[in-house]
Amino acid sequence: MQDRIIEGSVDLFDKKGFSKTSIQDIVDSIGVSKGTFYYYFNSKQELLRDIHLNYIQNLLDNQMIYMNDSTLSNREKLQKMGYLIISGIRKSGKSARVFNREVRHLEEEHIKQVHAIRREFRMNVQRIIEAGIKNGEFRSDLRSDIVTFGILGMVNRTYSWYDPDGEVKEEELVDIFIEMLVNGLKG
Amino acid sequence: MQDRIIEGSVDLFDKKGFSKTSIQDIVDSIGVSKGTFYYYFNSKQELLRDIHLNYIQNLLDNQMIYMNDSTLSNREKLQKMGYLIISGIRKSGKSARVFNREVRHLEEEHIKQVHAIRREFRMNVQRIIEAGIKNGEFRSDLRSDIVTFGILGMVNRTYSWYDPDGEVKEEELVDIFIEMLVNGLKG
Amino acid sequence: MQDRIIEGSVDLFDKKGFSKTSIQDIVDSIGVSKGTFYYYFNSKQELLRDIHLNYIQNLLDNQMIYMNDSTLSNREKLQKMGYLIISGIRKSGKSARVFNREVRHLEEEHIKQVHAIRREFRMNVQRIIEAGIKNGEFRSDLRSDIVTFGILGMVNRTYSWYDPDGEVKEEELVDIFIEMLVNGLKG
Amino acid sequence: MQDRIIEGSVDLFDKKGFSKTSIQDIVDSIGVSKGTFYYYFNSKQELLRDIHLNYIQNLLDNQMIYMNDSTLSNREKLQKMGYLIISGIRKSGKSARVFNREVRHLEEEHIKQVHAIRREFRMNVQRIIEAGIKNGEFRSDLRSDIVTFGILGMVNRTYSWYDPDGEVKEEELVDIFIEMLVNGLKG
DNA sequence: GATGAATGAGGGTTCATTCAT
DNA sequence: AATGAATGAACCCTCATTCAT
Repeated sequence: MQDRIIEGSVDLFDKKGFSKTSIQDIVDSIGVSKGTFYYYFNSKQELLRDIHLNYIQNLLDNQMIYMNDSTLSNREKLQKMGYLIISGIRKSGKSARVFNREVRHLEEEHIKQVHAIRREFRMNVQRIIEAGIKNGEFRSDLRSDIVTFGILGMVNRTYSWYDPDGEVKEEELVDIFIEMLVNGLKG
Repeated sequence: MQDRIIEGSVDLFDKKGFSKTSIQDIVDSIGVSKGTFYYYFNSKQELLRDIHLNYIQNLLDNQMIYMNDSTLSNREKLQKMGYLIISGIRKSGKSARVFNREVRHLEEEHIKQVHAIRREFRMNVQRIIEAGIKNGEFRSDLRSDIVTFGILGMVNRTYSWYDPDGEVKEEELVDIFIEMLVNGLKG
Repeated sequence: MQDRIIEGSVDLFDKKGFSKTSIQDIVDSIGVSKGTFYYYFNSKQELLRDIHLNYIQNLLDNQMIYMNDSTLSNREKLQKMGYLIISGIRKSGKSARVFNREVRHLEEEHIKQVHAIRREFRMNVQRIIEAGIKNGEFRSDLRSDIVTFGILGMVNRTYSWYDPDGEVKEEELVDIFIEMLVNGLKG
Repeated sequence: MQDRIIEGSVDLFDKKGFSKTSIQDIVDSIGVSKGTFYYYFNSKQELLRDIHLNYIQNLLDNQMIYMNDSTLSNREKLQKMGYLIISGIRKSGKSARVFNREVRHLEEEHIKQVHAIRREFRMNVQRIIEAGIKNGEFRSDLRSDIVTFGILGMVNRTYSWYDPDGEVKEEELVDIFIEMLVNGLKG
């Protein structure tokens, strides 16, 4: 039941936004009563927090798989990382959009929790950049923190415009990004 | 008075979000009555729309200045464009954040209006990329639309993390981004 | 100006009702400012009262012309009275409808004032009935007060359905009513 | 609860009018909270509509009982019809007054609905008149539609002045009206 | 586990009215 | 004589939450 509620609410949060979605909307969409909702969640806030933690924990878990794979070059790790996020749009685009849009509606404390995990994810990417600099794959004259922010910005924004069923496939999209990032645009 | 209301509300929308900011909050913050608000704006929606149109029109106007400057290379144009957005954070970071976060709260019709202008801005950047490809500044084997989305994602996301009073200055930030984009990360 | 305001407001009260017509609506409709309204009327209430008193006084004045005409039979007086009201629909149907519908929105005190004049009008009709009974024109076995209420109900209700530009002319309408009232429906 | 709300609001609408009665007034009068009101009605409008439809449907149902009674003469049917309305004042005078006064506050669509049923009621009365003309009970030289409007005006207006606990009983009132209508006033 | 009636605080909005100019 | 900015009370309505069953 918890899962049905989460599923239904992610749908609605994606479509109408957190604050415009009422508990009534949610329970109607899955055919249960308001009482049921409050049997499984203490508040609307808590539901949102659960959605966020679910999502980000999953992302972090997947990240770990590649982080520790020593057969991959750092460029390849970046590529995997990008693919991880972008391919996620198809499976969990709604969650991802909700995650990216509705953080602000979390309570102070939960925001911190989510930010900490986000930071962790980002620091892992930054570690890849720094490893690449160390082993000569990447140039050393650009600040690794800024570079990381740049890369993640580029990749994360895809949620707001990318259609996984459009003419550009996920692999191609990631390839273009990584190629541009590593070898540059210059002719 | 219109301006005082806009100013005060941008502050609050930035701090607490559109839906959590009440008209009462807004008028309290500038010391007038609720009636006054409705003397100048027909609805909360209309206020949000005005904020959006103000902001984006200004951005588009500034973009035009560089677009038509034939003394600039395309790399330089990209650089100007990035600086335009990022330096805007200091002056109008609040508006910018509100703009980027609260679009969803606009009514259908206004969303379309804003999207149209946004698209215009993006297409101008794409035109720079394409001009660069044509004159040999940029490589021709990467889709210009995707490249454009990537660059804008990278630059626009700065609103959510960049502190213009931190240790990295606006110029430096843009330099890193453009250098990475044009010459690539590879060592 | 007073008259322009009254005219415009009668229009609107007729169309939308008293409580759904705002002062703003009124002043907009005649192209002046709100301040002007309050220069000429102390309140919305006062405006309504003026409309009512204007209307009813006029009716009462016209009634007097026939009341004191000794060349008319009592049936003829009833006929004149009916024609007075019904022909008024064309000239001042709006006022009449406003008068009949919006009395309840007057303040206690003004309601009494209007009721007094209304009663006066009704008593005059009753006097005609009684005079007719006395001189044998009318039968004496029906309570004159009830008969009066009946006649006035019949005539006054025309405001809610009668179209003076329809196929039945005012004269014909009054003729049917009076003929039915005096000689009855029986075959 | 629905019924308690309707009862309480009919009381208030009768006393103060629809637009001067707030939801707060209604819920205060029956000792529940505002939320409760909106649990049972979607809007103030909807409440008014329900009151109207309840009332008029009931009237129409009762009318049908007499319409199809072939043992009654047409004069007797008219009498029954009048008694139906006038005796209703005691039981449901408030509803009746609300019904007669507040139609204008219904939304376009509901007004049409109510008008249709009203028309149905009126047409039934007209059918009685026409049947009476056909079988010789009533004279044939007066338009049956106008006659019907006249009779209904006479009877319906009683709501605004008739006190069922006054010196004239319902039966007597109806007798006077019908006698006057059928045999006329003439001496 | 699940229901749904009931709550009450708060939100956006309207509007008659005032008053300095 | 006329303006229009400013007020503040009141209004309709929404909604997260509680609780007896």
